[in-house]
Amino acid sequence: MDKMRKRDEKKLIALEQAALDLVQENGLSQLTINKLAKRAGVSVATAYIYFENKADLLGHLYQTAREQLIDSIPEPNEQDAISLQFETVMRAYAHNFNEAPKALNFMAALAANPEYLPEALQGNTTLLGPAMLAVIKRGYLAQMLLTDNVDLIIAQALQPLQWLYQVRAQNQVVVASAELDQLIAMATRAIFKA
Amino acid sequence: MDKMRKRDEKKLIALEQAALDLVQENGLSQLTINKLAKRAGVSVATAYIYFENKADLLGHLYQTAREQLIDSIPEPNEQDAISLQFETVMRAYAHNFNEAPKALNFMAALAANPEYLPEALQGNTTLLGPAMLAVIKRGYLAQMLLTDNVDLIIAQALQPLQWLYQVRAQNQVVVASAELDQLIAMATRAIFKA
Amino acid sequence: MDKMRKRDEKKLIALEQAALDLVQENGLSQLTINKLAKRAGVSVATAYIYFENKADLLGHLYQTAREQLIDSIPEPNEQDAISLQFETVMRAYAHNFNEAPKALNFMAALAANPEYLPEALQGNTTLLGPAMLAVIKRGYLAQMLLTDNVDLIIAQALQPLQWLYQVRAQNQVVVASAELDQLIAMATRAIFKA
Amino acid sequence: MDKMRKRDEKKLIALEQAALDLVQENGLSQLTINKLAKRAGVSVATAYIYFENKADLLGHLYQTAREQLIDSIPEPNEQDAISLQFETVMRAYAHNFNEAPKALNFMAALAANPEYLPEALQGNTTLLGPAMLAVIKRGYLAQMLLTDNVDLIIAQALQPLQWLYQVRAQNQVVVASAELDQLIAMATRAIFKA
DNA sequence: CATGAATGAGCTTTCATTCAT
DNA sequence: AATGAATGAAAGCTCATTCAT
Repeated sequence: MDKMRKRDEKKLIALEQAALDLVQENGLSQLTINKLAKRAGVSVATAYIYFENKADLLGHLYQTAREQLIDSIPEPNEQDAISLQFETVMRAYAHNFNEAPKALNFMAALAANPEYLPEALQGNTTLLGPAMLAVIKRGYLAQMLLTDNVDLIIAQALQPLQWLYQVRAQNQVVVASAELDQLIAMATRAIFKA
Repeated sequence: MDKMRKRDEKKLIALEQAALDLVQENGLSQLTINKLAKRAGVSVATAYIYFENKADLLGHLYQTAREQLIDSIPEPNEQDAISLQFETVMRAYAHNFNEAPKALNFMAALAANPEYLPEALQGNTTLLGPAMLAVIKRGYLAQMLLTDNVDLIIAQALQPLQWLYQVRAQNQVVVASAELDQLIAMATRAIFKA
Repeated sequence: MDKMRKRDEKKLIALEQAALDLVQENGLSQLTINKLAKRAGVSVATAYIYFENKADLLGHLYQTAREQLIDSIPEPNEQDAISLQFETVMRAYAHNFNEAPKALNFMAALAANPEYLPEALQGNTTLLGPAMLAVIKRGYLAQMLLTDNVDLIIAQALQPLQWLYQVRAQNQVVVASAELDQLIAMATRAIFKA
Repeated sequence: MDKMRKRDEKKLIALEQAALDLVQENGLSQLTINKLAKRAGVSVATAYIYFENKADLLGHLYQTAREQLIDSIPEPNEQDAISLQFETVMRAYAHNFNEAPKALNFMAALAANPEYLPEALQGNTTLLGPAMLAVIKRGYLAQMLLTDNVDLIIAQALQPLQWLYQVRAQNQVVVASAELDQLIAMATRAIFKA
């Protein structure tokens, strides 16, 4: 039993890694099950043991990437000042985006082409995760936010961050530490009251 | 000669419209030359008279969309205050995004999947156009900007705007006038010195 | 225009002939689009210009076979005695079955596996055609039939005929003229009053 | 040993039942080893312990169905009148067809697609079993039959019976007792001298 | 210039069968 | 004996592109 499970894990991880690599290299539209299987070192039919179809496969990988990048971020310490909490979460996003640029690219590609995903997931493409949501709620309750419109907060905080990291990864340029500082400062000015 | 040109124009416009419609309806990945030609009411072979291949076709349509949405924006009046100029250009972007949501969607889809475009265009997917570039230059010279890092300015001004309009178009919800006001206010706080 | 239509016809006929041959040789379950196209000398994709999918293709060929074997039979002369009319139609069936054994085999194979056919056709697998139907009606009105149950008449007249011709074709044995005479005599005894 | 045999029997019966069900539900062409094993609650590999390959498996199930429907019929009492013996056997067929419509359907499907069966069985698809064969022999010796051509007798007696029961099972309509009486009467008229 | 027909290459998916345990 | 995982081969189907007219 254990051995079987181990094999599962290996194949799954191989498929996952191959998918991230291929999308990074050639774009989502070039990701086919054949290429994926070949790259992962498994047979095409094997992929269909683990996943129902291509959409299901992409959906799972998408969820994994999303979890790694977003859902894994812990809620910040409630004792800290709200703006510090915001900064902490922003830095956590940035850290994740920086560590896993392929996952970031993969997630972004699927968010821009939701028709690849199973219908159940097509509406679930926001960058907002539980940690940032908590911060926003706290900021709202403390009346420190300029707006209660969550879309606008995402637009001025998470979207810029994601866009910057993705553009830079595409061009293989790093985001300098000072740039991140500045982006967070700008986002903070944008969404918090003076 | 005139007749021919007119025919050209008609077919081109038909192809363009069909492409925008189909991408809106089914996503970029579902856009095939056969479907495109059928929808446009021309033969597949005709498309290959006007364009070398699919990438070339998409490239041209992409340029057209980009022009309509971005390059058409006039440079603002140099006499106005810089922040007013910024607001003016932001409102022009917003106006265009609002008027041509399909073009916006088309442009964004291609920006997220540059592998569809001819190589020559693959680096040219920024939202920055001449009008906004002029404003940034002026603001920089007047030392009114918090940063001289253009990427950060795009990240905090144009990206949020585009994202908001695109998300709303996808969900068929309009961007309220007050929302636009607020987004511009937030972007202004983000990039201009206090 | 004419030339195009001619090409159509040629390809269609080639596909049709190839389908009959392949089913005859290897059975319906071995009939694949690839083999069919190869045998017909066209590309796979070409088959999909003429037909929507495999079921549609089989449906059309099935209809063609059915027409050739059944629907083409003329209604017999109303002046003749009913039993003579019956014999005439039975002989017409027999003649067709004899002339087009591949079509007979093809039709029978599909009737036994209606899941291959488009849903619209799945209920339409009877041997009864307009000619025999007319005879049955006339016999009924003249009160010469032992039963008004059409199923029973088919069971005792057309099914035996078809079965005999098909079994013989499979074993490459001809139906002797005397056998046909006898079968018709037996069927006549079965369905007509003494 | 006994345990094993019992397990064998259980698995075999499960496979058999699953095959009948699946063919009934989706047609023979949709019957795959994977689906069969899943439905029977055994592993695919297990099926290959009991049977050499798919044809062998189908062959065995076919034989079982055939036995249940045909070979199990006892020879009728030689003291009875021949036509009564004939009727008795016909009623036995009818009874079996009625009791086991799935087996009937399964047998008919394979008879129409012998390419699924092992070559050794491909010629063995007649409805004629020992009981009816005995009756025919006796009728022949007693010179009561219109013909000594066995094919014609099958064509006018067993084929109609099978066809009627199968069509009715497909349409989920029962064969009324009066219908059966009439069919036997017609078949009797067809094959016996007046 | 314009076209519908045609196609090689490649797609997603499934199959009968075997392997490792 | 029994199994779930694995797979090469092949299925149905579609695509970007070209050809004949």
